Amino acid sequence: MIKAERQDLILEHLLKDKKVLLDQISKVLKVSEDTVRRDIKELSDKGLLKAVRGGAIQRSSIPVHFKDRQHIDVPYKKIIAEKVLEYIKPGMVLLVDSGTSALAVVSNLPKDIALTVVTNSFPVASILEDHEKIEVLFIGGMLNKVSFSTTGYETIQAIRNIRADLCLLGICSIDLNLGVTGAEYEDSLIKRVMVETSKCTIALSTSDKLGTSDSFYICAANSLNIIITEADPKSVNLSAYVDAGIEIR
Amino acid sequence: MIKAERQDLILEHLLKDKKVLLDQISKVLKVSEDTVRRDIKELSDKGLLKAVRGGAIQRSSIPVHFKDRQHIDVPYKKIIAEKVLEYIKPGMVLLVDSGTSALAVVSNLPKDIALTVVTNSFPVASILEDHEKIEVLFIGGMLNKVSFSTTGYETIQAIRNIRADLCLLGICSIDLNLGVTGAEYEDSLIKRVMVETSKCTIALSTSDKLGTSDSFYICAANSLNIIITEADPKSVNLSAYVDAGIEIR
DNA sequence: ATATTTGTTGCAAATAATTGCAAAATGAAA
DNA sequence: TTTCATTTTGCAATTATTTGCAACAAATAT
Repeated sequence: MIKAERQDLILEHLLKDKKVLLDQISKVLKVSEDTVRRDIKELSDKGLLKAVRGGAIQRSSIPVHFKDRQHIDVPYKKIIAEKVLEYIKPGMVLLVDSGTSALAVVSNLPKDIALTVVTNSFPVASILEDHEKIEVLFIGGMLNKVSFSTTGYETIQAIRNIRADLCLLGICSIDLNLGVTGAEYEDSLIKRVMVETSKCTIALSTSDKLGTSDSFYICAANSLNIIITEADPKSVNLSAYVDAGIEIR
Repeated sequence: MIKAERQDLILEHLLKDKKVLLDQISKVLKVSEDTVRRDIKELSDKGLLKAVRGGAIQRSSIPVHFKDRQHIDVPYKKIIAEKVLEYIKPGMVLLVDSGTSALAVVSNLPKDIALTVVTNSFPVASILEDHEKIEVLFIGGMLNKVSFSTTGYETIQAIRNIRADLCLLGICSIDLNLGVTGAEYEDSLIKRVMVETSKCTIALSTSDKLGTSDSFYICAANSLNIIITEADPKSVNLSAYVDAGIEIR
């Protein structure tokens, strides 16, 4: 039995019983409790269930739809998420966009950090349900029922009223000459305003997106303060970015 | 039995009976009274109930968690929901508040009706995921993690920019002289603005709430256009309301 | 005022989570 | 296939949480 299969069974069991007990399920799956515990931890990180002492229960809030979070845990996103954490200090106001990379960062936030998170993404907001010290300011607007985030005039106007300490910009293409670009028009508009109004912007990218471009302009490359990729900044040659005044991690 | 499960049961019991007694529930759950006491303390800290000597009672109106609301479909809500449908015509702009009654109405909407729904409630928005012809305008603001709805300055300002055809006002107390009142301050503020800016307001109430009052003023009784209750309008004497120009259903 | 019930606090036993580690399994490259 | 590196898994020691109990305090009832 492989790990993914086991985790599917845990979720299945959860659907039926509304709860999973470590000792029971470990016997069913014929693995140690430690292993199940680790599985539950992983699933919990993805937001697919809620780990509690002795097992797991269903996540309360928002419907199944968001379970596209499957993709969150792609290893490189975890790496990126951890690098970002160094920049997040208690008391900050974070502006978080609606991509899965930003979601990965948010789901890796420590449980007890005090922050204000501003976002237009239902998944981001709902994952913060149990972070008691995080205040969530949700940005309204027209609801996109696929990404479960808001867009449009209202959203942009609302963001203009925010001056965040840190903006987490989900993956987009970055080119020194062509600037930061995105594949979706509405989303790019919003990202643009987010960058404009934030004191500091961290782009969450992958190294293969560097030097590429997409259809919709977001901002100049040097509007970014920091670019975080999954790669070791020493191993790839990114000196051109550093020369442009962008910190690379 | 897991702690989380136990606490869920306490809340469930509370929903049915309006109260929980330490000695009773501790026998049902097969734990000591001390443990239940501690559970109630925790739930009380989260604002999910009110601890009293000997047990716990429901916290005035609000926050029943989304999770719990979904499963408990009190029949009268269904009756009310169906009565409301007669007033909802294609093309309308609906302003929907964050109460459970309004949620019940929304979940009874036909799949293919074309509407614009404006709401500050996550559950309302997410229930409309599959209604392809319903546009959802979500009202931003500070997120209340218990009711999963937004409140505060931003929310109120955003509502001021809407002029809905129909406002669905969740259950609150209604008295001809004292007006419409609510038990939660923030929630009442929002309801007030909703009524002010809408062309027509339907109050979703239960007959026992008529003639009662709560702490926070929302609007004058005759600001309501229609009151819908679970009861047959002929069976109860509501002529005073009709005389005041309010339609009763 | 006294008796009875309920709450509080501190404590110890039981239970669960975390961490570090080594063995086993898996996968990729030679 | 074999080898090497990585991941996964189980185990043990440590740490943390939960729970029931008992002694005492506070509130309520008689």
